[in-house]
Amino acid sequence: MNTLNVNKIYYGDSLFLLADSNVFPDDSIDLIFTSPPYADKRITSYGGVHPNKYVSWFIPIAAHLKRILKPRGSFILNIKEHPLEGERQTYVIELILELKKQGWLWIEEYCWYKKNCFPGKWPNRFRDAWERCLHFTKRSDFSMYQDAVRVPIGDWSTKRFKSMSEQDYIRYISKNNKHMTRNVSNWLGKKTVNPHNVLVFEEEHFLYPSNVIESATQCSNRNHSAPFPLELPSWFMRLFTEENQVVLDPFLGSGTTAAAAILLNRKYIGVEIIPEYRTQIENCISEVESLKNGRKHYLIR
Amino acid sequence: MNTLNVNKIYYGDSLFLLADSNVFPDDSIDLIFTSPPYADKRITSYGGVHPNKYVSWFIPIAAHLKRILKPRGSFILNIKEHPLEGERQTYVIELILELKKQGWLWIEEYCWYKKNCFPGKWPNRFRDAWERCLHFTKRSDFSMYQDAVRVPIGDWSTKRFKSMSEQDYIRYISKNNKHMTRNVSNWLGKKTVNPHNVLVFEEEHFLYPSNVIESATQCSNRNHSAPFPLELPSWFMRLFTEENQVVLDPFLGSGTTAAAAILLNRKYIGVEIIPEYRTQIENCISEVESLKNGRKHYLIR
DNA sequence: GTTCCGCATGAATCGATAG
DNA sequence: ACTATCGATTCATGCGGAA
Repeated sequence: MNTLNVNKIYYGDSLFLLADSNVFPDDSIDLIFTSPPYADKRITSYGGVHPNKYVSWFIPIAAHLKRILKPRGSFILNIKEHPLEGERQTYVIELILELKKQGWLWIEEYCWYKKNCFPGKWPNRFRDAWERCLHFTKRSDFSMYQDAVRVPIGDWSTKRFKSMSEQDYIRYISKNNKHMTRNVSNWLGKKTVNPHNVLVFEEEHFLYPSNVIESATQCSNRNHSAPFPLELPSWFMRLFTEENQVVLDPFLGSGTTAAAAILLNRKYIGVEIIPEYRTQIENCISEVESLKNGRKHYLIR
Repeated sequence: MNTLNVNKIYYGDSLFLLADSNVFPDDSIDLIFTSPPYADKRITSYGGVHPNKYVSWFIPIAAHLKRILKPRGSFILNIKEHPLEGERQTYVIELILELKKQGWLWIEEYCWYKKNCFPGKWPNRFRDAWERCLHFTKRSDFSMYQDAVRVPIGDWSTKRFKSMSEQDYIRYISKNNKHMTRNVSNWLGKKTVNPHNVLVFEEEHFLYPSNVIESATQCSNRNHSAPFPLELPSWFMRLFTEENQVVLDPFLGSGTTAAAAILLNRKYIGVEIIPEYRTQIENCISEVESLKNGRKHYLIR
């Protein structure tokens, strides 16, 4: 029977693994979130793909993704083209056009604004502080759970104390920023507004208690070329899936997408081609799972 | 003689006006900053261009721009594609590819993060809170004056007001603007920050003293619909030009680019096709000029 | 002189309705 | 069927007036 095995990591090439309709049946995935390896002029031994071949490398994989994604599901592609010889490369915007030719709808381009981006100084450009989160779907009536990502009204930094009770304020100050044990439902119940398409994760401990965040960022930062914080996949999971639905990351890397799915009570499926990541992924998942099951924690939804 | 007339507005079609090499000599413009009319499904009578024809409409104009831009000059294109039938349109990314074919170098894509974007709620998308500022050049060794945008308000206060005491300055501002006292004291304590490629104009009164900015925003915001604030062209003018250099806006609109050039001691040239804007533009320019010439004021660079 | 509250409004988007 | 118009929805910000 074509049944989807969830909470499982496959080690191999997405191009071949996702082709197996016995393992990945049609219309079975609720959300695909991934941050694929960036194009790189250097040798392709470490998962890098040559810029000139990036589109032709990605499109056959995207065909599989389109097959296995549910009709109302979403595909989020987190990517940013690097500069090459002083210019921004064009493979990402070419990929958008090709994905549309493949039948995908290009719904939106979210901007992930990384306020504390990698430092650096060059004569012809500033630091790159944002990445694209491209949203593709199969149908225009895709599923979207907007209420799950509503944010407190107005400027968070200036107004949150106003909406907090006196007791919460005192408790917050006394904690000295290191432990946000205050229950998030305190401010969640206050007036909230819809977000917009620029994602800024001001507070590192926005969604999760500090112990979860610390071990998750630790396991996602080590030895990985393109780490992203837990908040990024979490935000899209809350927006495009409900609990117990299935999230796929065909380029899992160090396992951040799986960790986010666990913490949000979603099912995960990951594919990773580089075998050296295996230990990292397994450590990350077991650590997050034990944290989730063993200790008191606060989660939104 | 092929001499460039500066501080002049031309009323007509950029496609034809910019073709005249007697009026616009080769290699004569230091910076082109513009926010062209967005593609619109509606009738093209009011400056709108059909999405399907946007690229073919823009490219011939861009050829003129490439001719008249100085070799080390920059071309900043502020644009954002609207949704159409639930999808983001692709004419902007197609335009990037075509401009590269025309010989432009696509150096960077700056993200202008508009915190106060237009409200709204829809089942398939959130509010659009960012626009693209695409940076094109003719050569990879273009001019860039990074120090001009790296100098924050802290240096501003010490350099420009060393003869004035802090209290004198606060008193001066307070005399002209009853709401500004608190903000000014906040600026004086600010540290320097390194710029990156996401533009956020948090402080409305960052560049100009309160009297200038108030009238300028009046000119560009109150009476007409302001496509962008003064800060946006100002930022790129400081980054890519020096004083007395020439800035061209081939789609001037209500005149914001010209106003910014005046306030920053740059020369402006504007082209606007819609004659109804003439009065607005002339009022805006004369108002800003009289403010600059008639009163004591303080400007960065 | 300062803070707070109320109100107007702006490069918007979707879906329904009318022609 | 296709196009044009209209109503409902939504929020950060600046401004004026009042306490």
